[in-house]
Amino acid sequence: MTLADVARRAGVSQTTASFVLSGRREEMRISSQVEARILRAVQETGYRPNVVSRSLRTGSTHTIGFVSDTVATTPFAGHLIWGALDAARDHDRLLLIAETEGDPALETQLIETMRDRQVEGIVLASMYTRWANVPRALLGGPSVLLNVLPSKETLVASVIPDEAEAGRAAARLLLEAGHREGIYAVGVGVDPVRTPKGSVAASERLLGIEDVLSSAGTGLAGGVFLDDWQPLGGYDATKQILAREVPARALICFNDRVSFGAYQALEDAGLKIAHDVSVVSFDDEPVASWLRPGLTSVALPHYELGRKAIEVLLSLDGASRPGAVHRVEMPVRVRESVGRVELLAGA
Amino acid sequence: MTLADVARRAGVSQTTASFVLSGRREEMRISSQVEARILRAVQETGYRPNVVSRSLRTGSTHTIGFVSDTVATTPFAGHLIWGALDAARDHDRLLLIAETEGDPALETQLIETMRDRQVEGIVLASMYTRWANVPRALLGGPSVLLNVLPSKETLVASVIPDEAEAGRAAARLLLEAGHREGIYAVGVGVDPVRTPKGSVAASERLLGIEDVLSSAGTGLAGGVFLDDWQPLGGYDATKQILAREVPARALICFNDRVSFGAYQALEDAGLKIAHDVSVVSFDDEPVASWLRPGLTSVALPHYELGRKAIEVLLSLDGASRPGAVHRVEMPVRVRESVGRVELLAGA
DNA sequence: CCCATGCGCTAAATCGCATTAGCGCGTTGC
DNA sequence: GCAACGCGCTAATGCGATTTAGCGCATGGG
Repeated sequence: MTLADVARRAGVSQTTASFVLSGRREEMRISSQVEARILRAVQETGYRPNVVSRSLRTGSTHTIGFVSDTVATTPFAGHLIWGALDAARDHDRLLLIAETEGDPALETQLIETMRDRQVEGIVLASMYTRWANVPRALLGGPSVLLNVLPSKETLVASVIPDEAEAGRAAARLLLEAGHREGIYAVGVGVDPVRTPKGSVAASERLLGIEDVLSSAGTGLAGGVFLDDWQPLGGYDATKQILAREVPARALICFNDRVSFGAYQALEDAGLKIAHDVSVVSFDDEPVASWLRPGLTSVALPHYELGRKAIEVLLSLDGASRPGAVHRVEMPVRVRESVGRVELLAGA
Repeated sequence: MTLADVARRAGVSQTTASFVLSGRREEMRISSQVEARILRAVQETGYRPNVVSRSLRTGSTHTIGFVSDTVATTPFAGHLIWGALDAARDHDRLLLIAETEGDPALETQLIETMRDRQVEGIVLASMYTRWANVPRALLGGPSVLLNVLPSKETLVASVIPDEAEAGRAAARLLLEAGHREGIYAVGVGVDPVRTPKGSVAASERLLGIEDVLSSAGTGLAGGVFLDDWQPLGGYDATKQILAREVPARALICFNDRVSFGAYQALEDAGLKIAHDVSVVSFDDEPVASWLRPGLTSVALPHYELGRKAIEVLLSLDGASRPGAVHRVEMPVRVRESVGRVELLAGA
């Protein structure tokens, strides 16, 4: 069933049918009788337009390429896709998705494949925030980096979570609860600073934390570097911290998995979370709400990041300055893992 | 840059250029000199074929539609997409993805939109296994159901996890450890049977469990129905079970979140997991490996399910019987939450 | 010497739609 | 009464590739 079939059945030219179906009837002064005939023909034939053909003619596919390193590793990174999907639908676009598995050659190939398919633009996404060079292939057309911070100056815009502000928020939570001493970082080293390689989250969060703490005339009592932020590491690190000279009164765990391990270590040590030691965390994975007491965590705004990337991409023709870095706010999810110091045991 | 440009530059016809670039040189007896000229022209111009145009002509887009209810809720359901993406790439296809958010009208609309884009086929996926009617729109072309079991007879093939066998596996784990009495289900009611509405997992797992237990001359001591399988529910349910007459020696938790709550309840009661009470679970979410002792869980094979769906879709022209239900094995991940009965306290 | 054959390549049609240019007819103006 | 104009619609072209049909030339056979 093609437009020609419909036109023939309605006894009009293809042109007329096209005008009617694309809503240009009035503009083209097609009579309502003719319109009715065409619409009836559409009904009867069950005609559906061939979008491939339309795309070839108009030069617009209404499709956006979404190339990510991996959808698999971080569970709720799927929300990145979710947000992108939603924003795309709001603008009547569909997403063509592919995964590079971290392979640069594959990345280039996939970007080119997508351009060959005449996508309107490409979102190059990482599932965790990291620094990276902008692949040359990306420069061949409109594109946006998602969760990727370009290592060098570039014209490609990027969308990332506001990690520094998140760090400040976490530190403020502790200050407001009266914490001043015995605040430890779990996941990054302090003095000398040591953060997992390539992790924007680690260094920016730490910067934000120290910014706020030093403004309040205090600072971190210490920290334990972890290469990989998993529960076991959090457990071991917390054990270490509990053996330090300055007694731990608050832990800033650099993600929820680390917090999970920290909870186990604190429980093993017979310490009551929030009562003896406060814990703040980052990411707000589901497990944060499962723990008892509920873990206060600064959330990664995956959904919003995904949305934003699409919106920046689609408005590249003006609003957004080329090369702009858009930072998306990380909301604080307050639960019960931070206790007020005056109420703390031994205060 | 079009094929015409390349041809002009090489001093040949578009036809010849097309033959060379599509690897039909020998067949069409194009001389190697001409081939060289064309290849050089391609190099010099940086020509890339316009896939939209090619699709219009050949009628094949090399694109598969992936329509899911939601990528968001279950974290590792992203692995469904991962598997599908991988399988698609193996067959040189790209995936067009969209999400219905459970809205049937949107579902129909998205399926039609994808057909309009001439996708080769559509995978209709649910992020958790459920029964559903096959939407009429899906019948308009090749399609496969993923994680969806058709309520009525249909010609559409489906791919789902083998939940009944998973239930059998879970029960066997307990039997092999010597468990016979005090085996409780956490998540579904027993006597009378009561399972969350629409959940294939619940009823098939239970069927498998009872099958194996009754073959061994025993059965479930009881069960607690939960509408939603979350940690809090698991916690409450386990408390209830611990108050029952027959002492609990083993819990079959219907997913890992429920297990998480069960762990908390068992710890609260001063019971040692594996030593006093064994726990087996389903899904194998990441948290299963974070818990201590590690939670033995029968895994949802998300990646494999995604792969299989694409493979079934692409071989619909023969291999797979129409309407076939493909059940994918759920692998057992043995950790430390099941203890041998002779070693159990009080045995 | 002429026809048949094969070689190496090209002209032109086609896919389904959007769009520009313009056609035929009736009405109006002077 | 004829030009000018507006109305309602259509013919024809192009998007960029693939593919069918066939062209002109050289060669070989009889």
